[in-house]
Amino acid sequence: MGGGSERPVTVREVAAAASVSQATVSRVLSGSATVSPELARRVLGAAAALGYAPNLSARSLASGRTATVGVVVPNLANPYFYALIKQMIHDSEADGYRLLIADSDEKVSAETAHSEGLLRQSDGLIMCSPRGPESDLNRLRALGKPIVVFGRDGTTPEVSRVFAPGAAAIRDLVDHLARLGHRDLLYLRGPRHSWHDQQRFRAYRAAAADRLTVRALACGGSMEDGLRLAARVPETGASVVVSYNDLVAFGVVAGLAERGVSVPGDVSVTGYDDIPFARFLTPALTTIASPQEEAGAATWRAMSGLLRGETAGTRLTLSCRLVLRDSTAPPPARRGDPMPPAVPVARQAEPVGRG
Amino acid sequence: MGGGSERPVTVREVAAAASVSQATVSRVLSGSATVSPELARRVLGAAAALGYAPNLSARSLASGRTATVGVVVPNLANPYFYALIKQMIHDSEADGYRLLIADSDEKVSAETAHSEGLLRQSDGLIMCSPRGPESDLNRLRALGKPIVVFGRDGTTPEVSRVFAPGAAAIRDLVDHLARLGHRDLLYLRGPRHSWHDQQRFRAYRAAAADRLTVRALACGGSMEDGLRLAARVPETGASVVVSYNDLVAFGVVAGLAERGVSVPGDVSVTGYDDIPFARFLTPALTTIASPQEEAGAATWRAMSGLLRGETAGTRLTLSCRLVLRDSTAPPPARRGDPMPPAVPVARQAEPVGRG
DNA sequence: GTGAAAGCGCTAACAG
DNA sequence: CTGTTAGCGCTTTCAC
Repeated sequence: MGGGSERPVTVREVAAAASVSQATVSRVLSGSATVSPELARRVLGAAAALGYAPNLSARSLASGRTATVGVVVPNLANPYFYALIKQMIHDSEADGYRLLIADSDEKVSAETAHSEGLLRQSDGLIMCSPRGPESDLNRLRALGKPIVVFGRDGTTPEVSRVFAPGAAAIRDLVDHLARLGHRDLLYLRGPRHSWHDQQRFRAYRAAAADRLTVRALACGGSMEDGLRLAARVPETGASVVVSYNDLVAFGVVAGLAERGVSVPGDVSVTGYDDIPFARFLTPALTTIASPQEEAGAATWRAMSGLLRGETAGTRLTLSCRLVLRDSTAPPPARRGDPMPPAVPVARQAEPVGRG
Repeated sequence: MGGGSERPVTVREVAAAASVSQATVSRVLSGSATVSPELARRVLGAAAALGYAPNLSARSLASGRTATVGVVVPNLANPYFYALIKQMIHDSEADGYRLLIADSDEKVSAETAHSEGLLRQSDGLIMCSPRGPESDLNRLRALGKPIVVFGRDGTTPEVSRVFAPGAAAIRDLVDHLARLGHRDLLYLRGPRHSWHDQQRFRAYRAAAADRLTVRALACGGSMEDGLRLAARVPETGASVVVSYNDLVAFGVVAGLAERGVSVPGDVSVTGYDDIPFARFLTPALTTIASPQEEAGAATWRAMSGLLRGETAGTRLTLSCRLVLRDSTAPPPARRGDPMPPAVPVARQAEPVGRG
């Protein structure tokens, strides 16, 4: 039991043990080519007996394929992204691929650097919610390898896309808020350069139309950002804070509580994503569920298809849905307000008297 | 702009462009060997001009090193582990290594399979809170590559360890609970085969000594597990639920709330880890902070040292500390109980009068 | 200090 | 169907 390094078994040794050529061993092990059952059995037996395991570097060098796919995410600390990643790690494994994960920490420069480096040493690249300019994709595309972008639409040719437009769910949410009697909505904007943020902001404004006023404050995408911005919420006079994502909502709720502002009594708060923690917040967070596992599965499926030679440039959309919980309620009655709606709307929402 | 595949630039071409030999290019690029400044400049210039990037598979094959380290975690969905991983991804990158991450989903069989597969195709293996038998390490050790185990002590030679013993912090927590007047503690046990669980259970019992009775219920390590077990908490009559980790505590608090049990009014609840969400729970979670970034950094440092040839088998311990928040309070007064402590204790924990 | 040459372990034509 | 033969792109002795 000296723990010394056992020299790895090579195809050559397996070939010798099975009395066949290296090529035959390779064929059997790759599964692809046609080999007589008898030889296949012998090779498999020898390989098992010797404890053979292929050297992936050698295989890559010879074949030109790496059996590896790169993934770039803007922030690994967001449960939303690792739900996605967990699913992709799983599914890719089943297809015989490994994932190389890079975290750009919301920095465009890191994203650009990582994506090119990753793609060079892998068979394909999955970019999750990229923040960098769309033109980066053209440069990457020149490497001639499959690229899938999750969480951002765009027109770069040969790039497949998977994303979940939120406009419909956002309309549902705004309808819900309007019915509750809200008139002043505050949108807390997400990370700079986030496509999701732009889409959501636009969708909230469109949905609000002439029913609600929509203001926005630059915020970010983390709990700390939400916590920080909570200080500025009261002065806006908004009766509902619509957060870029759930993390921000967590911060806002906590920050508001610290200031003695009750949610949803004084201010309603909503999130986006429906991360697993959302329902455990107090009050349970009203949010928009973005299908994380499904998105991870669909994104990998897109990549897997490209890897098998399917035509690139497909666009797949998933759908989000409104999840009503307890962080939204009618606004507090204020001087000069018309009577609040008589009929309660929300899930748990108890009828409210008047002010 | 056709998006065709550019054939990668090789050392040979760089060598030709710089009018030197392949060997020289290799030497310059590897940094290590001694080359005249003049040639080095020429090589670097040519490499930059041609946009050269090394083929990692070829480099691995020739050198026997992969510049890759495998990491196995029991569950990627736990913020505790990805805080760890995020840190390790960062630090390893700075050292020129890539991390290959595998998620065993709490399954010992998957852990065993992944760890061997990973180690075979990388330069080292980091096992995070392994659940499998210690003897697995002996098998892995035979591959002669560095192994670092995070989150479990053990005696297998040549395996370096990093872990954070919780006994001291647990003693602080139990002291705190005893001073609050608690006498019946319920420990919700973690995942099967978890070393942390065994350590924590033992530490809670030791710390309780004759001051508190300690009961335990098999639970698990997820929010769902905690939610499920919440149903059985009231019938135990325990006044405080000490959870294996924060995730479980989240579930318990929510499950208790659903049943109209107030935390900490009726029952106190504590967690372990201090994941970023812990302070955002209502009531903010009293827990034991396990240093996640620090642990990730220390674990990578250990691996990095082994990779550079330092002696294996080191043991590094980090420390945990009690974080008092709002989920712990004196137990409710019950028939026949002595008078509850007169002075409320929470948050910053003041010494308490009598029991 | 630099170049020539020999592979690392595997796959993929190409013959047979 | 199976064996022979070349490399894949790089590092690394070994001479000079």
